Amino acid sequence: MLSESDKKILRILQQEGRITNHELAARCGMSPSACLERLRRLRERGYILGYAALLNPEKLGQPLLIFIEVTLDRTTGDVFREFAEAVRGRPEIVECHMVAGGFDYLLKLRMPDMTSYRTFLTHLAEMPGVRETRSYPVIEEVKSGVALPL
Amino acid sequence: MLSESDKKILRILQQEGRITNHELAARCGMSPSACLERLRRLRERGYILGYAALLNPEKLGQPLLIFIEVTLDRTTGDVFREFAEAVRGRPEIVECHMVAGGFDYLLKLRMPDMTSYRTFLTHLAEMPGVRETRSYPVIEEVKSGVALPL
DNA sequence: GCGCCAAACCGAAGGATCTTCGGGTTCTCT
DNA sequence: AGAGAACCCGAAGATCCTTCGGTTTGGCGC
Repeated sequence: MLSESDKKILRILQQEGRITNHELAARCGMSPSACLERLRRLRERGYILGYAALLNPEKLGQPLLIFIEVTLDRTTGDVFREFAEAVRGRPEIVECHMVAGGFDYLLKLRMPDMTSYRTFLTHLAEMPGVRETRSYPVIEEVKSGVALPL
Repeated sequence: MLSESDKKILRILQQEGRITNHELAARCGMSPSACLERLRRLRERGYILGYAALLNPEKLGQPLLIFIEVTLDRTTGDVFREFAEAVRGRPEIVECHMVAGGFDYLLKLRMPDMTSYRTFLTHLAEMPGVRETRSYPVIEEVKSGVALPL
């Protein structure tokens, strides 16, 4: 289903998404045309979802990284849908995962400073169904990658 | 420090990292050469860290997304350094953040299935300084992006 | 062994793209 | 007004993409 050459291509593209096809082919030990054909099929079959530029949060005024655990009121079944909808409307929420365990949602945020974080907390408390939140500011990013193990 | 044109370029590149310079210039309403010059400076000044292909975790046999909170023994000061070092050696750990709050580290994992997760837990328990862990399997990914708000 | 087929590969070539360069425009400050 | 900086444009050679026909490789049945 996925040859060793394909994996090598994906591994390289995870690190250098804008590498030229020539360079990619050279590193994989094949011709550009063969490499391009593999690449085309990988994208067609859904292995590659897209490409993204990785920006520097600090340079762009978003140095604060914060995780927030959110617990909802379980009064109605629509609460989860409404909360998820509200999350999509807030760009500072980079990630939002519904989890099994002691709480309902785990949020990942990028923020300029503590003041804007304070304002966000009041907005969060007003979002539909929110009963309780616990915040965890990130002190040090030991590992922060988009790369999957292959 | 960062013009409106620059922001527009960054916004587009976050969504489509492999867009051609021609297309990018057209969408920003400028000539390809002007656009390329801005792009070059954005990269040079550290606003753009790099580019990455976004792969499909399910197609690549890593459908499980799990967060784990880790608490360490505070016996020695080296514990944090040793733990961070061990984390770097495990590719299934996609992210690792040292946080302030009720625990010490928050891990984000990609896993093939519950069996491999079970084996990982034993490895995790054997990592230096680990006292306690709490796992939160992700049921639904409401939002999972790399895009920063601009 | 032998022929057949599919899959993968290669190299060439036309078309598209990148990237540099010289020059023009706009704006500000003196 | 004049100088200079910052920004922009269009042209042109170099590079790259992408398609195409032909070749090799590796099964598979006869």
